Amino acid sequence: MTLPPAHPEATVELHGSVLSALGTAVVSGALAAGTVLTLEGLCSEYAVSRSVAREAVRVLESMGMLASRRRVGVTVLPRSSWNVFDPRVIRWRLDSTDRVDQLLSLSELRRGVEPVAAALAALRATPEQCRSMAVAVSDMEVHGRSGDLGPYLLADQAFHRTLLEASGNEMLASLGEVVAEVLGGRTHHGMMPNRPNPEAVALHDEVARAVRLGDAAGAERAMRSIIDEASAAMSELRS
Amino acid sequence: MTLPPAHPEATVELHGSVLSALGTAVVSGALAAGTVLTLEGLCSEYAVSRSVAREAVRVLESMGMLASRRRVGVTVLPRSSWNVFDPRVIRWRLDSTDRVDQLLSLSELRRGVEPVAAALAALRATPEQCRSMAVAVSDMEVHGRSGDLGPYLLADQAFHRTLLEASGNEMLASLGEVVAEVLGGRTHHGMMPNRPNPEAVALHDEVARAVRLGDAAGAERAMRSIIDEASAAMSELRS
DNA sequence: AATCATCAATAGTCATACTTTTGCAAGTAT
DNA sequence: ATACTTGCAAAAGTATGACTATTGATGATT
Repeated sequence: MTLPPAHPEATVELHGSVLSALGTAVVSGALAAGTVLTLEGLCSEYAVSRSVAREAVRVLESMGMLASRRRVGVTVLPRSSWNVFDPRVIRWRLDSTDRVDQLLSLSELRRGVEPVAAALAALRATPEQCRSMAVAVSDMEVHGRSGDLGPYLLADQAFHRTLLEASGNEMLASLGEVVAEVLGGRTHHGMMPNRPNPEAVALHDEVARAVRLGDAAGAERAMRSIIDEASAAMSELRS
Repeated sequence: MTLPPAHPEATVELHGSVLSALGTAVVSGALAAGTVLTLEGLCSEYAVSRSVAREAVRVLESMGMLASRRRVGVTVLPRSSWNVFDPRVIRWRLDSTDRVDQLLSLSELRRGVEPVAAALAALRATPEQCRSMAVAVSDMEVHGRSGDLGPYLLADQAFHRTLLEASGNEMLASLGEVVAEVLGGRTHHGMMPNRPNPEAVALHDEVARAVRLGDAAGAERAMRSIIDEASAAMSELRS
């Protein structure tokens, strides 16, 4: 019975903890861009050996968050050079004071990505995927009516994840997790109406149907409406 | 006079060369998913010390290409777990037999991302950015008319990069490089007409104008036309 | 004032020893 | 025969120290 860890991040390895500590510090701004560290400093700060510190720095370097130069040390890089699509960077930003900015960026991205994914899904979705989406819509409807935001969220996430996967484009598919986090962030930070809009559910159903029927243009249009509805709902809540 | 290296990848550090060798091997399929390596094996294969091998493995692991487990070794992961937005992964794939697939994925992504970026740019572009785009359009027109594909490409890339940057969304902006590679790949692999379509240039101009005027919907529409024109031109060439 | 040589700080690399986890196999009991 | 321990050994993880190479800065020389 060997299950992989549920959260790959919940690592017990030293390396991983230094990595996330450092990464979090950079993302949060606790280590401002331009700050210069030394490997030795990191060793003593985190009480680890050079090997561990070096590996963490290497990984952060590969994410564009640090740069290591001889005779200088380890420099913290500005946000403009981060790999902003790296799932870890996204998670760290969502967990930091940067959360609102990150959610905004992601929402704008979604507006572009999801309609295209819907159109592609209409051409490529497997019967299995169509079924998953139908189930998700049904669940959204039931839990939306009863106002169970938790289960509603799960169904919503499943819907979008499946749709992105059904696009048959691995890059779009890989945004499934991220979109799920956006949806989660929205409900967990009071940016959702207490009772989901039935209109939204209907639109999800429309997307699912269009995908089933192979109607790319229709799927794309309906998905665009979903996102417009979502931003409208959010700005309405704010007022 | 200290210039940073032109290509950060043209690294002289041992670490980097092992990294790119291994990464290339995985992307190309020379190391199939499921293959199990050992650190010691890597050390002798690349004639480097464990530190260097470990750091390379760590980075690849952070890109979802390898997984390291005690008592097992280093396992090559399937494409589905790669960080497909990592610039290095994209470059490696573009340099491998995977090139066509990668270009296709990216084109589909563009279709989603660029129209949204255009709409946002209409709301946020600085005068400076508007000017850059105007210059790019002018250059495209001149070099398009004379059939100089090289300079035309450069102007085209500058246009799209500027537009994505002008979206004011760091995630969209970070796709600038990638889009530029798509454009480059298109001309470098004979997927461009010998003489760029004047229609295409006109559409770029339309985007630039709409952005200047703050016409988000117009910019989005025109940008969508650009991409449709491009795919139409490509499929026409193929026939 | 500009150029050059020297120095020292710091990351990069290597080798080695030790620790920890964990798959596997042999053995044992049910 | 099956299931359950037990122990072993393989492999990564960590720590340390020594040595190399690069490079910014300092100070001397022109």
